[in-house]
Amino acid sequence: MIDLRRVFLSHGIAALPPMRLDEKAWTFEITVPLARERARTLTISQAHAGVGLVAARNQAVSAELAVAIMAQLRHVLSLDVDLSAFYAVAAEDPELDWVVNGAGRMVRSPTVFEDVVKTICTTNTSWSGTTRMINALVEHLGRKAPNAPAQGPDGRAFPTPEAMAAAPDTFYKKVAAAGYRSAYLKQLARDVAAGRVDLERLGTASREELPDDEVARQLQALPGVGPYAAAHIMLMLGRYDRLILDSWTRPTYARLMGSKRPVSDRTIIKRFRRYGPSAGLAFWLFLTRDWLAEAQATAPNVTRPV
DNA sequence: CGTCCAGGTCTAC
DNA sequence: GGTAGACCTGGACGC
Repeated sequence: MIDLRRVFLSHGIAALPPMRLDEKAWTFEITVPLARERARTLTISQAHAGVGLVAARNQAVSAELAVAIMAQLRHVLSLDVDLSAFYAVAAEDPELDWVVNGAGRMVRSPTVFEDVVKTICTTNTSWSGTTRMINALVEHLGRKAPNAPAQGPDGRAFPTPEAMAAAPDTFYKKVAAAGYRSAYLKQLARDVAAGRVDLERLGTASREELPDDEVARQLQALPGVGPYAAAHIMLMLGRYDRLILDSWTRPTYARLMGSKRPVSDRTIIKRFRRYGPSAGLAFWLFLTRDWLAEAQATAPNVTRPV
C-alpha cells in the first residue's frame, strides 16, 4: 500500500515546475515529454483507499500512449522501487517503524538531467531563488503542451539538454539570475547534449554495474555538484548510501532530537548506520516525518483521508 | 544603506 | 586530507 500524498510531499522538488502540487485537493500535476508527442500535462490523485492512479484532464489516449504514460508515472512516483530491505530494518526501529505504512518513495523527474539541474539550483540560495531559476528555465526553454497558457511555466515540459545548451549566457544571467551557477548549468547541458556525459545511465544501471560510491563520484565530477547535491540526487535515484547533510537537515535533526546544541555529522551518521545502504532514506524520512500532518493542518482538505 | 545568509562548491594553499 | 575565501543573487534584517 502506497500513500501517494506522502510521495507528493517526499521533498521540495515536487513543487517545482514542471511539477505542481495541490495540497488542498491532493493532486499532483506534471508536464512530461512523450516520444513522438508534444508535451503532456498529467494529473495524479489517489482515489479513496485504493491505489487510484488517474491521468486525467486529457483527451482520449491510444492504448500505446496509455502505456507510455503509465511507465512515466511509475518512474516519477518511484512505484518500481523495492523498499523491502529498508522496511525490514525500519520495522525494528521505534522512531521509524511508521514508514512501513507506505512511506519512502520519492518524486523523481522523468530524467536524471532534470533532477541534477534542479538540485544545483538549490545550492547556496534560498528557496525563492531556486523557484526563480527553475521557473525561468521551464517558461523560456521548455516545450509547450498543446493547451499551455501563453505566459508562465505552466503546461511546459522541462527543457532538454539541447535547449539549455543553446540558451545564451545572458538568459542565465539576466532572466534566470542564476549567478555563478550559470556557467555550471550551461556546461552541464552542453556535456550531456554532446554525449560526453551520460546522466541517464546513473538512473538505470544496477548496483553491480555502478556501486553507490561510483555514482557519487560521477555526480561530484559534474560542475556545481558536491557532497550535498550528490546525496540529494542519489536519494531520487534510489541510492541511499549517504546522508544529505546541509544547513537544513543538520538543525532539523537536532531540533527533532530535542537537542539545544548542534549534533555532529559523525553522531548523525552513527544513528543511521544500522540501515546500511538505506541510511540516507532513513535519515530523510526521519526529518520529514511531520510533513504530511503539517500539510493537512495548514490546508485542511475536503476529502478526508481514509 | 550595509551586512548576512539561504537545503554549497571550487580553488588554492 | 583538511580548511579559509571567493562566489551570484535577492530577501531579511539591523542601523
